[in-house]
Amino acid sequence: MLAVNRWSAQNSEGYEAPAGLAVDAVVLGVRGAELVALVTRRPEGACGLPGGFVGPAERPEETAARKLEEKTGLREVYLEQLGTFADPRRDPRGWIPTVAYLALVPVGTEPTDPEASWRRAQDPGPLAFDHAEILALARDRVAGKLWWSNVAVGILPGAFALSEARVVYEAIAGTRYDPATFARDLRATGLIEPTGERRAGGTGRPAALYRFHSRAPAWGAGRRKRVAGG
Amino acid sequence: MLAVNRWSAQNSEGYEAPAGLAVDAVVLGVRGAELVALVTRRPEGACGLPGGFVGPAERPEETAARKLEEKTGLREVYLEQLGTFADPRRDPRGWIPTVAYLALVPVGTEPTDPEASWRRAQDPGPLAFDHAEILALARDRVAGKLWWSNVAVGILPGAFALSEARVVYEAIAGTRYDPATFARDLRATGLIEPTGERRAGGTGRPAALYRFHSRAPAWGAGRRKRVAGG
DNA sequence: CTAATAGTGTCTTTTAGACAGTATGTA
DNA sequence: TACATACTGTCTAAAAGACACTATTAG
Repeated sequence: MLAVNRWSAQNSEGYEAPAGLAVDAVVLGVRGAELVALVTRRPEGACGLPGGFVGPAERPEETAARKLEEKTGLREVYLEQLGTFADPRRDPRGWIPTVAYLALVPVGTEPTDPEASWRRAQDPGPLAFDHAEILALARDRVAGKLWWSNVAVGILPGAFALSEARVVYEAIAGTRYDPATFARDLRATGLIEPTGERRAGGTGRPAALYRFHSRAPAWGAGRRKRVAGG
Repeated sequence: MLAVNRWSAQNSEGYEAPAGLAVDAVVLGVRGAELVALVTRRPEGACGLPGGFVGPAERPEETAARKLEEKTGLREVYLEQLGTFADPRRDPRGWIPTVAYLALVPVGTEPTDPEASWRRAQDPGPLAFDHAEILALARDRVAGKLWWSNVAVGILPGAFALSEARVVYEAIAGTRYDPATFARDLRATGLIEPTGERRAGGTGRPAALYRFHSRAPAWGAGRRKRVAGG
């Protein structure tokens, strides 16, 4: 490890302050039948999560959305805070807390930035800093709420066949579902509704198309244990 | 609202930096049959969550633990990060992101700081800044993992009767459980084990005592949907 | 004995997993 | 026609809610 000149900062009251506030985003998508994460080559040469510094008048989710548009060209992606990593020793440049975000992008998204590429979310290879830990947190988070919320909205297009949804759910959960049971259970969440249309082309019987009732974050019907009001 | 001199900070690269990094803790306990949160009187006079500034060589969870010891005298409390609130306008003093924590303290804990007191976690009255929002997040978080993890470790003593556990679970979930079903389901999580002892004193048949198999954070048996490796 | 709390057993409903069999398209 | 994918129906097992009944203490 090289010796580094650490950045520092002082506030107007005379106390030491963080040298900056960063964001990092775990951008997840599905390619084929696999959950993939976006990684980008960093100035030092190592690979890491896309991220950057938060401006003084910016909310960190705005920073995350801005960086995401630079890497993928997408606006309006699903974005959710994962947590903050603020060990003063996590970044050799100085005291730089980072707010980590989970972002979900639609099937078929390709990076616009040539330095960015997809990696398998399991087994992404070596990543800079604590980024492997952040990625693991993102995987757990999205799998954990998969059947309880409409998170999959972030990855599925506006109208989708149940078989397409199944591929996405299988990739996120890392398992296989029986098609019939999957359809029954996804409908039972109350989160989706039929569009009335059918998918054209392809072999076999055309599939009925569905959409999420709401594209805004929402919770499904399932509750394992009774809770007040629920 | 008074005009305030906003604090500012600049880093050694010449860019504006956060004026400080704060932590706030939602300290939850159970008093009687009710979930309660610790609030403290702030310098301005309003009530808010206990919190403070993170030092330059400190991890924010250390700051949270330090503040908690000041308010309650407790070390070794359950502590979990909730998330970060970093809107640059959230604090009138300046650009001060805050990392929010959830802390759980044992039944019977009383504040040692005379400025601190318990409030009902539902309906805590007016709170400073965005603290009501942070408290709501904490309630959802602890209720959400109640039956999936051993979070209740943070509130229950080392050895407890199932009826004591039930009161705590009911307070957190905000509902009532059938005693028999509760006992069956809590045992089924695989998280607790009998100590072999029975509770002395009190009226009625003495209750067998249980402990959590591990006091470290752990997940229970329940999984609504099959997931790889699970 | 009664009152009070602890604990057991069992019935019913709901949910999830598995899978046989039918429907509807293309080549 | 064969073949591929979409969809329906049903059986089984596990989990959750409800509740009757038994057990053990204090007075």
